[in-house]
Amino acid sequence: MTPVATMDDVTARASVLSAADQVFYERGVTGTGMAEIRDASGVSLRRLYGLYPSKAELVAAWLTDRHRTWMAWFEAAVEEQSARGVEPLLAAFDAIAAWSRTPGYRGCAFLNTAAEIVEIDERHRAIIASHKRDLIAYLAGLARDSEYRSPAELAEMLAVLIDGAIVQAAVLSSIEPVNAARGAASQLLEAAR
Amino acid sequence: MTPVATMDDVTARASVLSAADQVFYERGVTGTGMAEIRDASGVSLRRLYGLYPSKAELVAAWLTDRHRTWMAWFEAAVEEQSARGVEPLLAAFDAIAAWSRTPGYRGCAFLNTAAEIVEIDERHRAIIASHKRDLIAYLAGLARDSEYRSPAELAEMLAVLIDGAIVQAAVLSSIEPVNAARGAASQLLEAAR
DNA sequence: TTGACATGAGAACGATCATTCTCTATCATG
DNA sequence: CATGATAGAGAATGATCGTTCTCATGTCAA
Repeated sequence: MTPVATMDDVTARASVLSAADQVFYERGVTGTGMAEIRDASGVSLRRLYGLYPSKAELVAAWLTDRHRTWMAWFEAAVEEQSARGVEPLLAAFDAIAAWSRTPGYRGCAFLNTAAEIVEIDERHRAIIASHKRDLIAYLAGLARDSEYRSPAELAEMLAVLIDGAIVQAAVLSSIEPVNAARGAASQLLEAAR
Repeated sequence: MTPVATMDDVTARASVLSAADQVFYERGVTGTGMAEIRDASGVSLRRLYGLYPSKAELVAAWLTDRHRTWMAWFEAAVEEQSARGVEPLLAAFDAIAAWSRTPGYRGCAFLNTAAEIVEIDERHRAIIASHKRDLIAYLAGLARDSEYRSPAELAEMLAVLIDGAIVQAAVLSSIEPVNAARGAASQLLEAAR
């Protein structure tokens, strides 16, 4: 029943999502065809459509997956710096700074996708919005842990700074916006201590 | 030599740019075809390609034009509020707030275009980057006029807040990020006075 | 009027894309 | 071995898009 020489579905899905993450982020969702996903994943078009019945479904699966992996990376980066004594809410900006320096950096996959897809699956927009809300919630948790005043409002401000830094770093190909954001965050934290 | 019953080139170009501004912003650059520009402008495809030899040229002309009109709108909005006694650098956030409430708001056309166009005309990227730099320069001018400390650094911080507010307001369909950005800006201004 | 030319409407072309279909080879099981 | 289900490779389909071409129309200069 299950073929032996070929990947099982779980492996195939993982391979497709990993390929999608590279190619969707690098070239955009509308800029990459299903054939490129096939080439990058080694999963045939036929199987691809067996696993995900349409490109929109694949995009939704990718966004969901990327939300998980990005948040995990971000939280790990924050915790690593915190362990070295850096204020956690400032460590967030160090994580963004490091990310923005990586080759192939193209800003936030969620914001890029939102900008690209106009006649959107409502599902896509919902995933993107909840990604942003989850990020704000995580920051609010950090603010509460560090016992800042008005942690919810503080988290919203820092989230705006983070997204602004992410997009400006991409458009200007510069780290300056991240540095500026970190400086601003530092002042806001001091005032809220 | 020049036909009478049809628009002259100047009028045709203005009509095309106005149509492009509506449709490119609303549906994205890659999401709108030249036929839609023709329908919205009343300029035939043939003439369209006579005026702009390719879609990429038209996009570049649109970005250049939008830079002019957006900056003019922004500066006028800031000055109007300033005339009523609002701190100019805070009035900037009021302008963004009002904009984000308009129907059809889709965030920053330049950031959206940068996210969309991956294999970009270097020209497009240059126009987008210079738009952001001009915005920062304008803010720095305001900061200098109001005699804040470190006006250049302050302007960079405020620009990050503005872009963060613009994109989050679009993705979350909410004014909250703009309010948060304005609150953060207010604190930064107070500290730099 | 005549001829040269620019124009608009829209067909045509060549490319790309999402999606489906065909054909053939493979493999587990009877 | 025979059978039947499944998979991969890639062609086919139908749509859309940027760009060019055709052709009939209307305009200007002489």
